[in-house]
Amino acid sequence: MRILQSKSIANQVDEILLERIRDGIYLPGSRIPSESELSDELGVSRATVRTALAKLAANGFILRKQGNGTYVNEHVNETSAHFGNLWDLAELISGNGYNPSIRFLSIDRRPATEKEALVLALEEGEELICLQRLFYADQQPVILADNVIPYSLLRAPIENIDGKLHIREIFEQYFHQKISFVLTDIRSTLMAADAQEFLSGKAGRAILQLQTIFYGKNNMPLALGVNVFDDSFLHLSLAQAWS
Amino acid sequence: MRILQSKSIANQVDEILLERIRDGIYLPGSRIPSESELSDELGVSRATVRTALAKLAANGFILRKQGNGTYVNEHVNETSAHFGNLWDLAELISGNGYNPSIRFLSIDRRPATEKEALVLALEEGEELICLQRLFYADQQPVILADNVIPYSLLRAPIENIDGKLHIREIFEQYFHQKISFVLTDIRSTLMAADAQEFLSGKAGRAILQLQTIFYGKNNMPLALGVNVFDDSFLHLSLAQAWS
DNA sequence: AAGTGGTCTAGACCACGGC
DNA sequence: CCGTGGTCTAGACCACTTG
Repeated sequence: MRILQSKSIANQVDEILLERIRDGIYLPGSRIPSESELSDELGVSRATVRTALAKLAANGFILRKQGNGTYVNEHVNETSAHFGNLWDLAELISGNGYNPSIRFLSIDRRPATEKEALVLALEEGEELICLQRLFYADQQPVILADNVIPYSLLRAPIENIDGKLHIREIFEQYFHQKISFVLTDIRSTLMAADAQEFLSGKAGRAILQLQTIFYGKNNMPLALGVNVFDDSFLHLSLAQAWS
Repeated sequence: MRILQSKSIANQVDEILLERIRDGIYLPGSRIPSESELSDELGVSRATVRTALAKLAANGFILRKQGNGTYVNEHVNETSAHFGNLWDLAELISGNGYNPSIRFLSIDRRPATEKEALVLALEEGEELICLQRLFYADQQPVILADNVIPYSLLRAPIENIDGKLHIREIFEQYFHQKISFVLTDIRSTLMAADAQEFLSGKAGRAILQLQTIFYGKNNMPLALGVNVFDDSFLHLSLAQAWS
């Protein structure tokens, strides 16, 4: 086992175990080594192993049975999203078994609407940056992603922005802001004409919409995100351990 | 502080802190006592306090800042659902600010369709119990909840089933089964005629559908659940700490 | 009875933020 | 510099399942 100092030991254990599950070293439905065996093998304390196992269990990869053992969940491959990652669209796509890629559609500036100003704690009419991107699953366009960010937060020339980056990187590189938490509203809507332009599918069809508010340190709202996709193609499924 | 032996100390600490947030002892946006102070005050180890704080942070109630302190999330009241609880419809309703109640609509028996048999690992045509319930927010019907369970699992007279119980209790009391994990698919659909009969609203409107598969020990599928609701009335919003 | 996961403790050191 | 949260350890005891 190779210990890097960049990541926590618990996260490394987590990755090692996940790799073993993906590689079939630990087969679906089978029992994996006990906590003590793992802590011996990997040379870390049992508490550290437990931290990693807790994360795997929370995301449904493993099932823990007191007095019996820890088992690989047979239904790992039926989940597409994981807790703490609902906003990660690339992971949602790969969780559905496709290869994700991003196309940068456009970047614009316009005044905030009343509603946007309210949520972002701005004056109505303050300038916003509008970032529109399209996520692909293999070669198929599947998610239309819109983000609006107050122009006043920008810390770099607007032309520099690389629209293919993860939203986290965009905030760090061009806005010098760290996102501390997000609030996501899951909505059901009808496919609108503008979305239909990019996403193959009939207008009027029911689709999923993830409305996200990003907050920085000190609770300041940083940005809004609206992601729409056809859930008959891209499933949003979550595994949850029954506490 | 009153320590009961029925619940873990960490869970009790969790509840105490949550109560203080709800009661306004810890105000939104304000800093709460440090881990050491809490462990001193409550007479438990710092590790135990951390377990409780981690759960609160995962559900967005608090924000933790290294080198600074722990703060009550100002946006606590804007979330309606919590991780590990997506299936708890009563909590979803109360999270939206309403008083939840359940009306037992019907219980029936019918053969399984091909698709149901596949997911539940049954022979096609095996008998299912169909449980239909309606969840109210205050006096308004908001969620239509359908559950199907293999009849062969029933361990008590079908007439005894109390349709107002939590699905967890129903499984334990009448089927002698413990649910170990659930797989939830979040879908967008159009309001169908049968749902419209119970839920006020226009047919053809886009609504949310939670499709749940319940699994017991040893990975056996126990039941299917389909819950539909109008997300313009009942919001499904989740807070997530940005790890 | 033996082995598993579940809980808790006491103590240590580190990384970060503010003074 | 100090206090905060973040990480890790070693060891203990409990609750549960299985043989």
